[in-house]
Amino acid sequence: MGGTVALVTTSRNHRGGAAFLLAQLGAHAANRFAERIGELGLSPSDIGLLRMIGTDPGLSQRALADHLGVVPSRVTALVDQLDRQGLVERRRSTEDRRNYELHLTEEGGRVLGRMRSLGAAHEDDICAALDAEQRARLIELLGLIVEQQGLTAGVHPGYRS
Amino acid sequence: MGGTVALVTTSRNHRGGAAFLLAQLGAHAANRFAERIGELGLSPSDIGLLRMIGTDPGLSQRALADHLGVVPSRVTALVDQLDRQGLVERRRSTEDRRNYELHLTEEGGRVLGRMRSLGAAHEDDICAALDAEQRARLIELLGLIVEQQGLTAGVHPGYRS
DNA sequence: TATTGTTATACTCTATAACTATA
DNA sequence: TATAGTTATAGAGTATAACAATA
Repeated sequence: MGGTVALVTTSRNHRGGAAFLLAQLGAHAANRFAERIGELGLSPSDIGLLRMIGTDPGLSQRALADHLGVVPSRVTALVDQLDRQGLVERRRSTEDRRNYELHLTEEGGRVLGRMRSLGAAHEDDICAALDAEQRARLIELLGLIVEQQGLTAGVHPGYRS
Repeated sequence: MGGTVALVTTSRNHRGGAAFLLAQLGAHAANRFAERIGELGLSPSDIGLLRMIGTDPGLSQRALADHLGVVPSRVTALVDQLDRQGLVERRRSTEDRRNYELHLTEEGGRVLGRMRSLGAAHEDDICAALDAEQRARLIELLGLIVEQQGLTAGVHPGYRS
């Protein structure tokens, strides 16, 4: 559980511009969600794996590494962990015995479901200040930026360059 | 320069809700800014220190640690670095010789100025998809969330819990 | 030879605790 | 005894490179 040195805005605005607010709120949202899923015994790194395996069962560790932009050795360690927790299962492929086919266990499926519930609660928590119209407007504006900045829809690079 | 495992949204929305978009864009904005200031020889951790010392010259390392929510030993290391770079100067306090008074050097002031210019360019980059009215609207909505979530104006906790 | 996955290693970041000096 | 700051140490997270099995 590390802390990180805080950043501070310029002196001109008392709250900073949009870029600063995005960084501040993005960190806050990510930290709060990490807390929530921590209660499920999961770390932020596990989220992407679990979701991708749930969405695309049978995919290989290599495919996972490529999709997530992570090095294969890292996937080994993360899958090891989820395997030990009984959430993910490695099945040696019969077609090409070099690679595994990754599947959620029953328990893994349940945990993924709980993770999604937590995600919905999290969304409500973060947006508590906004009414439905404001929420939609915010999502619209953020979507414009995501698109223009060329970010992959639905994937984010984590919190290091 | 690490990477971090990506997260992925739920399958319901192709882009995720506001909380996910905030985390995604926040990480993106922070990473892009880190790249920019990297060209100045600074790391993200240096930003807050430099800004605070520029805003409140003469403050102690202890005060800095408190404001930024960081442990004193960490401030020692960070100030060491900025000191070696010739950006910050430690002056032993004459009133209480246990503590230092931190000041920017001339070069430190220049670097802080350049950092602010980069911040403005960064703001324009991140908001390139939006016109002036949309930008204002976004800042307004984000401000509402910041306030309701009880975040300190102008400070963010970095990217670890 | 090329590819999947693993292991061994090293590096970065950060916190904790013990320590020095000043008060 | 209490406080400012430093040093030494340890742990988490992640990348790189060498390696084994399979193709």
